[in-house]
Amino acid sequence: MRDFSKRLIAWQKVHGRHGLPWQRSRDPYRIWLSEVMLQQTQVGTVIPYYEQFLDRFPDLTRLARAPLAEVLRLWAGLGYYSRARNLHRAALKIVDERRGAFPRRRVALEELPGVGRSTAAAVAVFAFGAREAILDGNAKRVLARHFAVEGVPGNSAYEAKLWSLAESLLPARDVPTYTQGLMDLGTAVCTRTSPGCAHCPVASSCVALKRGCVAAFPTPLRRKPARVRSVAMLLLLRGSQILLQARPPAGIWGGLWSLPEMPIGVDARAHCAAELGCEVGTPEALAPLRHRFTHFTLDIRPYRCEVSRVMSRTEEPRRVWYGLAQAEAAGVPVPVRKLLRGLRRNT
DNA sequence: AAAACGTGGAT
DNA sequence: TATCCAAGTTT
Repeated sequence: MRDFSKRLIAWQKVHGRHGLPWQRSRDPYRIWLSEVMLQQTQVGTVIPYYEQFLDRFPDLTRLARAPLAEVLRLWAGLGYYSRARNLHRAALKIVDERRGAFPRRRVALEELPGVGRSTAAAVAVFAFGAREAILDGNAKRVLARHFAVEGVPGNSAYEAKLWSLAESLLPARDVPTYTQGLMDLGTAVCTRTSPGCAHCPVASSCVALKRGCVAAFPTPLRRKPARVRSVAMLLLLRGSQILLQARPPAGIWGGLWSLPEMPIGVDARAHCAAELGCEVGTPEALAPLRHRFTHFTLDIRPYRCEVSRVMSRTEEPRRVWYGLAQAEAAGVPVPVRKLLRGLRRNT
């Protein structure tokens, strides 16, 4: 099936994307950063984050030297924050254990936290010209259709079949162009809904198209109905300042600044006194906020409380009073940013 | 193997 | 508005 890669490479040269920010460089640091940001995230969403991140951390050393909180601040809003935590850990690892020498081989790249097989392959290909196969969502969809690979995403036999196909299709040369072509074809032509088979460079050999069942690939993922979790969030105001609470280092929004939380039904004044060391006036219930994650829905009940007295000086390094603008810029999850913005508009 | 992990684009 | 899921990895 040499024709597949040949036609894809020719198509990529003419119709593929060539001006993306991370395509201007072969700096492994920049390629790596882009690949991590692009995990489960669309190109258009990534670009502004990518530019700002590189402005702040132009190279590996600057990233490794920075405090994690600063890295998370630049990542805030992009989601999947373990990516930022792992990125920072990996930078430290490369600087400390390899004297700053970036791993070049796919298997060595896979040793970095947050770098799996596909990301390692992409970095090896784009930064070092290696001959390795990626298997991202685009590649999976293109290959599943073209070769009519039956199976359920996530099933290990199915994934193994696709990996094996991806390996076997690799051309002898022009691997970077081929790899980019696979992703660009998936993004622009072999799309999830209404694929443009009429403009596809490999349509003549596409098994699904021949069988008239392109839309059947890949099998849609069956998701369980999203659980709903409710939580109260406290907007404690002391003059123009608001109390932020750091999230635990792992789990949802791990390491980000957020608002103090409280189970639904608990008395806010009692909670503030007992847990936060603050005496507050009558709590004002604000409009609830529904935030949908992939795996659950968070029902947020915000309460605005004016602090009349700070009672205890409990040493709590994970809490801080910030001005509203400063708080928004500190690196908070999206729904918290919305609450802070709403508060700023009304004060 | 299955679930956790965010947010926004597309339809 | 509701649903699916995107340049996946980790546990």
